[in-house]
Amino acid sequence: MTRSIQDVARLAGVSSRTLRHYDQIGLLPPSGNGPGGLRHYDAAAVRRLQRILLLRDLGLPLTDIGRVLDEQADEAGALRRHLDQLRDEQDRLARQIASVERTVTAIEKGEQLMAEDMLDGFDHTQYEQEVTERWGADAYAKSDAWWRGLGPEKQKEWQARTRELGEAWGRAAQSGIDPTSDEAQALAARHAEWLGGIPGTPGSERDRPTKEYLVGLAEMYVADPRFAKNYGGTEGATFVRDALVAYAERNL
Amino acid sequence: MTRSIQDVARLAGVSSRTLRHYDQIGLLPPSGNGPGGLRHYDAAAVRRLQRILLLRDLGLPLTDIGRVLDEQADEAGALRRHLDQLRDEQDRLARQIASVERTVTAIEKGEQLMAEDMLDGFDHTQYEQEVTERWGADAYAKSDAWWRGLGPEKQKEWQARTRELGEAWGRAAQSGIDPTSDEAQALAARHAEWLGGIPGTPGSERDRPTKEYLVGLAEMYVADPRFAKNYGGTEGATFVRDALVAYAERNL
DNA sequence: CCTTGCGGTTGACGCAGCGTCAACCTCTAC
DNA sequence: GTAGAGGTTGACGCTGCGTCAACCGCAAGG
Repeated sequence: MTRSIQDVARLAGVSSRTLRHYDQIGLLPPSGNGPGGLRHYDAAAVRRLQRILLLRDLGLPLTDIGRVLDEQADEAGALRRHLDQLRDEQDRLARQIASVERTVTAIEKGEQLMAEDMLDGFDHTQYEQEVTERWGADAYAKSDAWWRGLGPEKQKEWQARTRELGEAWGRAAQSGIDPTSDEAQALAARHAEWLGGIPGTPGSERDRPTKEYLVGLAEMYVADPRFAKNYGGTEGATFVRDALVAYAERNL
Repeated sequence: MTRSIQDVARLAGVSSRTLRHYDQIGLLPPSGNGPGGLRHYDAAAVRRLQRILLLRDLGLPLTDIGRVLDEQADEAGALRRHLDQLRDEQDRLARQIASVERTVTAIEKGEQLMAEDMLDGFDHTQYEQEVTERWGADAYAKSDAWWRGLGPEKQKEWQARTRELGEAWGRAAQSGIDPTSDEAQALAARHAEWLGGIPGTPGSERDRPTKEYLVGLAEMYVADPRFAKNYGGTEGATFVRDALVAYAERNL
């Protein structure tokens, strides 16, 4: 007994378009063709469709479904791999949600801060802009002339130092110590020194950055996710910022 | 001072293609055009780009970003709505993961079961759908009519009972007893009874949930962090799940 | 002067999984 | 004879770009 495309569609709860699509991509060819190209499906095809839909509902991509069904391939394995992807996705989502939540509260708090700033006549925006632009210039100087001038040996040293610094910050932030503690301040000093090593950093002639530059940069670590992630996300970056700001106020 | 497209791209860590795309969809027109149609970007454009990327990293669709930036529209509001979508997605994912996990274990437990499933794939699909959809319906029924209908007094009672149950689970999980032990099974019975108190629960006419529903719910406690935290994180939730599954197999 | 190379431009296809027309065919019932 | 149900094959649309392809302009080097 064979069925028409609409029959099968209703039976399985999908559209006939879907069935045609599956035919087109070779996932589910009809069991036969009637006059005028009419597709019809026998029981085997219907069973195949059931399996397809089962796997599809589990979120497996159609190409994977095809492989699993055609090559008698390891179904459980495919699902496990898929599960890993789903979990990764779940992770990503969770982090993103946290991120958005933080941003929302920051904005809502920030509106108050903004209002205050306006009253003070202090232009928050301009200050931010300056730092941003400065950073662009720095990246330029750094990557272009200076970096190449270092040579491979020194480049590796530099990279290692950078990585160490980031990891040290990460550990410090995790450990729950205070940003103004001696430990954290020592790290801040290292950070300032490290920055001073980059030509183009304002103040680097005197071997350490200017106060304004350091504070601006610190704020950016928090505000810009691409930096924040080097320091363990917003939380880590917040710690770094607090430590750097404290350091700048005291020593620069 | 204006920059070329490559400058800006490197500065912001995106491809020049992306910038052209943003121009094309009107999200970020360059500040000016040089000879030969060369795009160049001033500081304002760069700042706009920063904001775009920030929101993009939060997962906001480009069209929404455009609206927010152009119409000075309610940024926090947009993010909140986005947050709702993210949470829905998280829900979906959690359920899907639970589903895939069940399927994988089912497959690995025995090809026998699987063979049966294949022959009547309908059952499986329907069953799964039922659990998923039912749960949605439950949350609805629960929060809307029933809950309000209880009145403040009964509501407090209910909350207390819910909290007690959660705490009891927490203690049981901590104590290291076996999920199949009498103690744990007694808790599972309480849990089932508690569930039966929520109208809309499949099987609640008979004062306790159906087996399928309980098992599905139990899996979700593990898969969905928002549930898991009510039961002491993933570990606690795992304990709860194992106890509930054992209970369901024996008594429902 | 010619070539190379870099950096820029504008299309246009591709991906995943169909929804949604559009234009046309065929069979049956009235 | 004609309407209607059910079928067919394209082909575009959606998201956010990556990835050619084909072409242009300008500066340095042989």
